[in-house]
Amino acid sequence: MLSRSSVYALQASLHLAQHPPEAWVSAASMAEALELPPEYLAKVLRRLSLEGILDSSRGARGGYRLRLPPEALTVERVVEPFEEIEPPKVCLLGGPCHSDRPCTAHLRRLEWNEAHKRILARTTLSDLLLDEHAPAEASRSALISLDS
Amino acid sequence: MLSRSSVYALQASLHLAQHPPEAWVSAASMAEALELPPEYLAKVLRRLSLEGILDSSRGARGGYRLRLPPEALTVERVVEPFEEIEPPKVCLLGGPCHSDRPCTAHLRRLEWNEAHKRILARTTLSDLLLDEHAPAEASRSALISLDS
DNA sequence: CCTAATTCCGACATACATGTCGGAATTGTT
DNA sequence: AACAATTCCGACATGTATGTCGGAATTAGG
Repeated sequence: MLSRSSVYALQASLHLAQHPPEAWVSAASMAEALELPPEYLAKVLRRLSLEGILDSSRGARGGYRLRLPPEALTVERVVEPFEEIEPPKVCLLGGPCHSDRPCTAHLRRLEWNEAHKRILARTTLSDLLLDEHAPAEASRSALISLDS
Repeated sequence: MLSRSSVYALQASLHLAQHPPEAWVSAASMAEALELPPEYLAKVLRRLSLEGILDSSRGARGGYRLRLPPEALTVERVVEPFEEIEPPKVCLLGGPCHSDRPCTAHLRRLEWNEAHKRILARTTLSDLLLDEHAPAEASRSALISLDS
């Protein structure tokens, strides 16, 4: 499950993706439009800016905008500053199980994380903004292509 | 990402799965073997017992054991008491997007959760206890079969 | 019957994510 | 030059997951 900060980051990025590429959008107006806590969203936006995902402009008429076009920005990239990156080190079993020779339980756990990451890495912001009631095929292919 | 409580629950369940089906194993000995905080693990075990996943026996020589054999117990079942169940209600976009007519972003988000749940629902404890260095094929098939 | 081992239960402590606040620094507009 | 809008920054408040503690209830074994 994505953290709340991650979801806020996604919502804000999608909001920006629906604006002209050059336009600056203020944190306050985004919080208003998305009905999110303004101060907290501001924190999230600042973080995204530091990570190089957003550009920021201070002063009047300033705000934020995407640094890359929505087709080039994956969900993983938007979300990763707010998620734990470190893969689990300890084995699910008690025994001595090192990363070079992982047990089955260990392997499966890494796979769960990888699978999840891969879904997010394959989805761009523009994917999420496709016309509503899009064909259900899209989802199937996304899932099937997990293992490549 | 699974919560820490979920991982503890998995570790304990796998530990129990490696014991004879009738044997009682105390919380203290599990904490010792798995090197987990004993009092907190006790809480997790009590919860699993309340959920009907473990049987418990009070008093001397008591402890916990699996209520079902490892082949019949999925990871999802073990983990679900410690994870948020409610699917996300609000849409990632600001607009009016109801569950009966979800937008693409909404759909995809539900799919991510479903995909993750499905992986955990298809994996049993005995799957995780297969011989180490098992063939890598297993993982491929597990991922491919996500969408059925 | 007594004792030791154990689950059970609730209260409290700590860490971290989330949320709020007040102000400093910057910049377009007048 | 003054003003207003904005990002930036750090401090604080709150909530929830995690961790710790002390004891009550139960039960096997002597």
